[in-house]
Amino acid sequence: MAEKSSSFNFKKNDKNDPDLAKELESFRAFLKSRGHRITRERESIAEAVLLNRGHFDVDELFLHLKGREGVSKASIYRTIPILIESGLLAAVYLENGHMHYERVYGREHHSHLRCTACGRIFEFSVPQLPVLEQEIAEQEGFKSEGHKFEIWGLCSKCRDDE
Amino acid sequence: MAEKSSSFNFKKNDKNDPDLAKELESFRAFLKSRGHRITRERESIAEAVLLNRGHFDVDELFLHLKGREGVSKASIYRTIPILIESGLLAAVYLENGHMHYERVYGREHHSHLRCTACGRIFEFSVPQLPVLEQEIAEQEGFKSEGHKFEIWGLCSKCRDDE
DNA sequence: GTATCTGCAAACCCTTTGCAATAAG
DNA sequence: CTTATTGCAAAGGGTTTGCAGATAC
Repeated sequence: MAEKSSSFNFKKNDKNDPDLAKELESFRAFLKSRGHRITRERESIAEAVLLNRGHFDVDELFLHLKGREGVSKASIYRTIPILIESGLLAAVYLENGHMHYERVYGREHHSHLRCTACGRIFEFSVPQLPVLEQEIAEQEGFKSEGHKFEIWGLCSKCRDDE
Repeated sequence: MAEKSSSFNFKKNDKNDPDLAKELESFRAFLKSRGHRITRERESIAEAVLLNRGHFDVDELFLHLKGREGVSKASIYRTIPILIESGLLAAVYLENGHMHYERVYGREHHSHLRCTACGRIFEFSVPQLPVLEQEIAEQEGFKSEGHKFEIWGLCSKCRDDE
């Protein structure tokens, strides 16, 4: 419940990152391919998402973009589904009553540990999970599209504070 | 988005189930232990939850209880956290924008397969998951309290309909 | 009798949407 | 020019809350 604006963590001055440029370019291509227009707002949002590390919600994104050339929440809400379709963003439902998102890095998959006391999120990955996903899906006749694994409990810090 | 009232599935005339009586009794004990009062509303809600199979949301619970001696949504919302604390109920966040719940049966753990086309939920269990949960938590210094594993994709039926 | 609990309705919060103005192609 | 997109503000939908009356103990 603590940090509101600080939870939007940027890579430091990485605006010239060649990777960023490439990803933005492919986002533009995606927009075109869907018949969507390339607007300043969509680019701002995509850039913010691409430069972000960690999880964030709409409010944090909104506050982050607030500067001189802000973007309305309506536009953020309207752009998020596009970003998700484009594969740049994923919704991660972190049980706090509303949606949280995170950037998708390539195909690498990770899961979350959530501290029930302080709310912080930690990440980990288990290589077996995608395999397990496939196995179970197959067993049940599913064509699987994804999975989510989350663990909650007390983080090492909050554990001590008790 | 189909069945609204039908998704609340009861065990057939199981109101005399000795297990039910026992569980209700332990819920009453729980209420007392917390200094809460035993009210008709709380008993109705607990009974409905105990007799239910599968997942449901507040609206379904509300509609189910609607009969002669209904319970207001406010009371349902106020009782749910108590039921969760008592260990009878668990929140299962099934990505439909709002909360869904299910009864907790003993300590047995199961996970969900969700069809992204028809929305139906299937269950499965993987004995290794609780072990994995412990291992990962330990690695990260967590004292784990629970986990959730969910897979989504196309169920066998929707797969054919494509 | 007193404090808790209930139902109602209003308040809240996140998200979506209608609409007129703006900007992309 | 034409049509998609934007921002605003209002509407939505689930959940929470203040309050007066009802009820458990």
